[in-house]
Amino acid sequence: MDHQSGHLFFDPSACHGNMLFLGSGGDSVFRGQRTMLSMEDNSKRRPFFSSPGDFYDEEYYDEQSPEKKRRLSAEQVHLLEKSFETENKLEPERKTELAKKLGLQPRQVAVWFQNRRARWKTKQLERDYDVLKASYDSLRSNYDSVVKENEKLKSEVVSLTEKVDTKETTTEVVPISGENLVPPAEAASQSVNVKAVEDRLSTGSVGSAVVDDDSPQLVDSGDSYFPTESDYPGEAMQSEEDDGSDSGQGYYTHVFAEQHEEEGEALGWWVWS
DNA sequence: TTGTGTTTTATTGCCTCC
DNA sequence: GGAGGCAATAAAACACAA
Repeated sequence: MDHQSGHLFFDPSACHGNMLFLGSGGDSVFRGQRTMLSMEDNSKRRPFFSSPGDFYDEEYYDEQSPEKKRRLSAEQVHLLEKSFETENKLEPERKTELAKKLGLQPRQVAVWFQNRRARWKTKQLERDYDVLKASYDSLRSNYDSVVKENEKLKSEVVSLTEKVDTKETTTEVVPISGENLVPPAEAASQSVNVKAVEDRLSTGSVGSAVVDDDSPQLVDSGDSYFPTESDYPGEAMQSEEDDGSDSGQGYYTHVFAEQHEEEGEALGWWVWS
């Protein structure tokens, strides 16, 4: 008889106090014990009762220190796992049935399920954390890109503004008052020149005197650095209140998707399992 | 062999539901 | 109020490096 399967789930010596192992001879605990003898052979592990008779084996009994926990056998765990996969909650009938089948106390089965649910929850939290972290990392990287782009655009604005200023200062502006008042006809002519520059600036027309052909074109004169809806026809500009239940295709995603596509990256937006 | 960290089994106390 | 669930915790069993 193989006593080396290493898992004993019942310790008769522990039947005292408020411990719930067994109060009596341990009827159901021993049921099915013989079917659990084909566990892995692990000589490092200690023997367990192979039959109810062993329970009364004083020689063995004396070796056991009181209140020792016993691990469930691999077969018991396997069955419990299978049962857990089916349903992670335990109705009373199922608990009794499983307990009988495994030769355990119903309480032990209940405790096992309790602990198993706790382990599952922990794992689930870990998974959720990983998903959230991936999502955060992606957002963070996108945010950094936007900040960079923002800085770049700002410096462009500064450089263009400087160009405009240079143009304006080279244009002779007529003083409104002073000794050197110009004749009305001449003043009108100068005023037209200035206005023409302003007009070109405001319309952003091609061939502007300010914007060189080979310079980056500032297309939009609005306040925002971001395009309007017309820039991406047919795409909704998403607000922050969106619940994320759609594909999340706002401007940011559009831009970032393009950006990441160029970099050969796959965007993992809100990939919930 | 031993020290240490992890896993598993079990208890306790509190909470919710019927 | 009893049953069952969960969180926190204890403690035994186990794994593993030094």
